Amino acid sequence: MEKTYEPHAIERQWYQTWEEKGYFKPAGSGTPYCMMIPPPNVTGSLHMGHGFNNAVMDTMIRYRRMKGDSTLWQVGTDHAGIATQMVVERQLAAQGVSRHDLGREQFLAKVWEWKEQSGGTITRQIRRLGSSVDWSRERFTMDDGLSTAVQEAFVRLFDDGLIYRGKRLVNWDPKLHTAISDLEVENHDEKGFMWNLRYPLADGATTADGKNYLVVATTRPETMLGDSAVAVHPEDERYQSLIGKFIQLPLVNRLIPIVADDYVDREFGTGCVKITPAHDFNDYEVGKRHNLPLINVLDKNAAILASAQVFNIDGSLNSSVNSALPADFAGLDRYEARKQIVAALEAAGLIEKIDDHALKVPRGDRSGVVIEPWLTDQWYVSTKPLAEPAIAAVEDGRIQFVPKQYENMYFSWMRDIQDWCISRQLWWGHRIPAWYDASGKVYVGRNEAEVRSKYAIAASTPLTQDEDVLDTWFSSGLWTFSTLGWPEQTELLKKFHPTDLLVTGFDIIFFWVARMIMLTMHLVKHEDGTAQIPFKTVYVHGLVRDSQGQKMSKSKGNVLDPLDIIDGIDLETLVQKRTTGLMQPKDAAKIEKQTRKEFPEGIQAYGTDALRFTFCSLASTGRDIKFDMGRVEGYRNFCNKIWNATRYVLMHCDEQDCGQDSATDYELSVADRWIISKLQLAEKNVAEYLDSYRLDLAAQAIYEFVWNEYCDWYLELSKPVIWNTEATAAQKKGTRRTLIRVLETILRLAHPLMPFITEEIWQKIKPLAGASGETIMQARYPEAQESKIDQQALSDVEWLQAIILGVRNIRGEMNISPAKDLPVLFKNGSAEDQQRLQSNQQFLKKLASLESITWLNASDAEPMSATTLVGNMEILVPMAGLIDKDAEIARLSKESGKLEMDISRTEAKLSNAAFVDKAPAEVVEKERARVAESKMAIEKLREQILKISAL
RNA sequence: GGGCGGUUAGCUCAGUUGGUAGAGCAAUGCCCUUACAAGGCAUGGGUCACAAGUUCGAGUCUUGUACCGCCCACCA
Repeated sequence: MEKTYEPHAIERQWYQTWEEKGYFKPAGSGTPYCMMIPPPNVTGSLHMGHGFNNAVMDTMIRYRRMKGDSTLWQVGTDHAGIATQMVVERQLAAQGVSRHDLGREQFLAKVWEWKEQSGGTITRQIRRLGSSVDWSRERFTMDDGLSTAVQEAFVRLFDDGLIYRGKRLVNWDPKLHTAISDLEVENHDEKGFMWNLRYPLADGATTADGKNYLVVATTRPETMLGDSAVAVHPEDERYQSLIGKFIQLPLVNRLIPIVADDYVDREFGTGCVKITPAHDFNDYEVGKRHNLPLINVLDKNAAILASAQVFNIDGSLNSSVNSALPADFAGLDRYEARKQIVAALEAAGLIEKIDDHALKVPRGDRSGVVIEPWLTDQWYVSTKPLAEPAIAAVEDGRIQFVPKQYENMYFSWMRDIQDWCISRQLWWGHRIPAWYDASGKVYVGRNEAEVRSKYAIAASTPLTQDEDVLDTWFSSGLWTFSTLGWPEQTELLKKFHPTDLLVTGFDIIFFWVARMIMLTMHLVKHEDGTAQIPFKTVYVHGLVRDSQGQKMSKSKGNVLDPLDIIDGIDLETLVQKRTTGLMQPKDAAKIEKQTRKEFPEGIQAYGTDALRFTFCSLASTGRDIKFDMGRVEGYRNFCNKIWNATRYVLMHCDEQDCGQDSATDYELSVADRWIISKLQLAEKNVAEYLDSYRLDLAAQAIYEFVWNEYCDWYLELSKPVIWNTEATAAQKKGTRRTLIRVLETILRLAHPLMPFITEEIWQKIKPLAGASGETIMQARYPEAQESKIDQQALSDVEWLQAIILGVRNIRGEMNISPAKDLPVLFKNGSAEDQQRLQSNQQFLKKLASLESITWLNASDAEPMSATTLVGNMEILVPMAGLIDKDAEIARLSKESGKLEMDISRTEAKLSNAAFVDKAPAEVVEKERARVAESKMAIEKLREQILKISAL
């Protein structure tokens, strides 16, 4: 084996082998266990979030697979409607072409082309992460099977009255020209203004204080063109007499009523609110209550129309309202219109004042432009009836969130859920299976032929299919069962659905998790007709942030590519990568500077295993994680440690008899029995942590066992046996057997977290360890056996460690070269100490670098020594005039100082009658024993201090 | 406005049913000792954000405060 662990040399071929041999496919007759990958955007590329998500999922699926479950990790990609369409449109725009220039069919061909071209990137990257997904079952949300499922779901929901079409106010994205759902709107604080406008009263009416106008406040003055009322609070005394009277709407010169509605907050502003039902969600509600017309003054670009489109509340056209708009503003963009309308009002003396005002501005999460509430015809899912069972499933624990606190988030959203707008005015996506006749009547069916037969429509009657496509999340919502063949009752569906575990970020709980639960429970039933849930457990993880805690984003230039951590990247390439394709090219200089500062040497190649282990170790309770390159380096070193431990083990075991399974001709040392005992404890802990989704603790337990117990202690303790010319063949065989078998178990224990290095080494050592099988992936996961825990060995080695630590401490503090073997004396030990000393000489000598061990009787004279205590036994390191008096006194004083502190604290406790009375007897007893022990020790230290001082 | 989470060693984080605070990294000292310098051995470092309460005993339970972060919400 190479002297140093080289991830590249070992990661390349294993994945290919695993995939080719079909190890990722469900196998065996074990308990079915299924996970669904959150389908990444087909044209996307891997980011740290994927890396984290995949590390967690692959660890869980490999664990279950090794436990003997029949596992399926379903893989696939998402067509990501808006995102993908935007990318292709941007490419076309660079050539000066719009999608409308191409037409629907040609444009879609372009998108498919782009998908074919870039679609392999993310899947190749997922392979590099080592994810053991079943590629033979890879699906795409737009492939035939899934498209069928989408149609089927739509039709069934429609037939069940859970999908409807209606003219309503929606979140309209004026850049993308599509409706979007509430969730796709981000509300952030921005600075703006509050315009206070004077609205003249009609018919000579006046306010209580004699004014002939009302003052209304607005952050969006341009919408005044669509006002259809002014509202006041019904109990507001100031305006009682005006309710039912009219306003002469400025610029438009339309009469609008003054209505009373308790939506109005009397305390805010003047207590008068302009009502624009066609351009504000609240006003829409007020408008419904007062049967106000909806006056739509904007077109799909959010520019002012030449004449308003006036609708009744049900969306039907209303001709009783004057639809003329002031010609001056026709065609103006909403912000330009705002300026000009304000100017016009100003000129007319109708601006009372303009205040600075902070407000929430709704922006599209994709386009970034301000969303316009706009009146259009859209398709909706009626969510309330779907939410009810979906809430119940989490309440009664059929579905569990890990960590549990996310259930609150889920509940609060689900209990106040709004209908889901699922139609998008895009081309890339699942076309809505609805057809219209010439009169606009809508028919829903799986295809045109079905629609014709279902609704008895003659072949001669022309039907046109709805132009719109479905929200991407509608198809993602079917993911757990559409991928398994639904609506067919496939064997796979029966076997693996409901799935077991979903691993996902908290940011898509609403977008995806909640909708999957709702759609699945309505569409998929058990044989007895009860609803199926999509999954039993939802493991929710946080965002991966940079080392400063900042969200990673291209524009901040702090993005890390998981593959760059795996393969390494030099500084220049990294800088280039981070500074090209920026939205704001001026940020480049700053990003470059910051990158050069953080990665002066670029990034080393740490390998997949180190990266995965890092993700696992950071995967604590659902919080965001700050990604720290230092951790990766530490775990790369951990890989190296395993690598070198293997070299040591092979050095002594290769081509040697390491004891076959059936062999009995070997003898286990106390160290062998100790490490085997410790291994059982580690196995127990790791399994518990994996079962409770605490991958951080599992990673820590593995690290701790491998490095601190196996390498630091056991490998050292094996040397006195292996190297001892006097040791018997049985003893050597026992130690060889233990070395190799514990190592082999470590590999299986760690394999789910670090698949490559464990497979590589396992293949090398399996024959020696008595293991068989083609791959570690199919080896059994270690299970702790209580019977192998040897309490005597545990306490014996603990005792050994205490002595070795004591001597090393003296060596360190007294500045004695580690190369110098020391003669050591023992005194005041018990019979057990003496017996232990007798049988463990070889360990002590080797690990503490001792020249000799001498047992002193109480009466024996002792040479001047540095001393330390193990229990009551004194360990003396003779200093033969070399002793640094002050240093030794200082060392001993420090020791006794610690003890004194401890004694005074414990005694204080024991002198408290309440403690002695009320605390459990065993706790009190423990404290008493502690005091007694400390007192003995302190006494000895004092004697020693006196002795040294007297020199 | 409502809800959730966080505050523990210089940094990043653990801390299981309340019983004298742990890890990794960083720091310091000594070592290229025949698995590993991507290493070994040793050492230092914390009034667990603050306050009150419950308790014999609180990092851990209760209440409140401060600061940080996130989610949701209709104040024009």
